[in-house]
Amino acid sequence: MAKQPIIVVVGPTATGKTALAVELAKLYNGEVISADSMQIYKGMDILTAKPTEVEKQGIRHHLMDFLEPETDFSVADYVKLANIAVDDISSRGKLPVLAGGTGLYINSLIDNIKFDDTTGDKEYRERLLSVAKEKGNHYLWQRLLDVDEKSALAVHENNVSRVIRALEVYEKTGEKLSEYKKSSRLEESRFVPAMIGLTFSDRQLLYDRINERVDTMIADGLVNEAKGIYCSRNLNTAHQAIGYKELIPYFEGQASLEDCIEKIKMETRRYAKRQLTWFRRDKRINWIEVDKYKNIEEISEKVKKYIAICIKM
RNA sequence: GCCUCUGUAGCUCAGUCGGUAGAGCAGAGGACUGAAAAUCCUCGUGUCGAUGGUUCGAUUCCGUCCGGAGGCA
Repeated sequence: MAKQPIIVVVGPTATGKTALAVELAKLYNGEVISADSMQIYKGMDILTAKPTEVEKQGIRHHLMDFLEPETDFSVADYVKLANIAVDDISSRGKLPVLAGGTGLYINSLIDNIKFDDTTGDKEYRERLLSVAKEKGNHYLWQRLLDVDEKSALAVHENNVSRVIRALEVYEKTGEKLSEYKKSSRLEESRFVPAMIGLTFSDRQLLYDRINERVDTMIADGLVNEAKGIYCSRNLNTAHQAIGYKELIPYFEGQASLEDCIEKIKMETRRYAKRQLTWFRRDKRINWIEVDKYKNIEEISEKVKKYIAICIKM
């Protein structure tokens, strides 16, 4: 069976991935699949910089704006749904354009990582978390060392959530996480990806852009949007969103709005840095420094040549 | 004008009873398979405000000057 071509637009936040994805979808008769762990949720529109109907320009977007913020979500869920979306798009003779900033989701999908049907056990995790609090991180890590040495050596003892996850895998399946990882990569990927990475030639330019964008979000009503979520609460995955959690001290009278906005900017900059670290190691990515182009048309013109090399239409 | 305090890393500040200095934050680099906008690891040279003096040696002590804060007039 022929492999599935897919255009993939990655990069740190605030570089214009959304706009380029729409542009490319228009060019190639495509539909966009969002690869963003926060845009999956309904509401949180300003917070996650979701494209408006105007910005979507009639292009259909998948895996965006479909889950209640109270719902838990994970990579495994994402890969399952994204594969379904790909099949759906391709069955209608269209090209999938994957775009987003959640590196783990993107790589898991295009590298065809296999996940089994077990789900995360919240109670178990909380129990182990309190063990770590009582007896120390090292104690918990030692427990992992006893059952799965390889995984233990691959993770730092202070990275408690990773230690817990590895223990959870062993507990639930009887299999070591290190073994499980190996077997999850056995099947060859079904995709031929054309990967485009958006970035700036200078880190400061990226940071300036981020700071500006946060100011715009505030002007657009971010505080009210966050307050709405804050009042309804019961968030799980969604409570991690930058721009929401930094405003909580303000809602609770612990900090000034100004300080919280600065915090949002800082956390967004750090997030962008982590995204760069993640994507930089993927040598398949063709990087575009967006500040060197006048507009989106120039960028897509440039990118077309690269796509032609990767994907034969 | 006088008195007191103060000037050390991008920021907030320690410190050196005289042998050229260190924390937190910021920042940089990295890891990453079911919470990933999460989680975690590593990384600290800077005319110690300027200038003169004492000294083998001054960021440290003394003088002068410049900047900042407060008090008295």
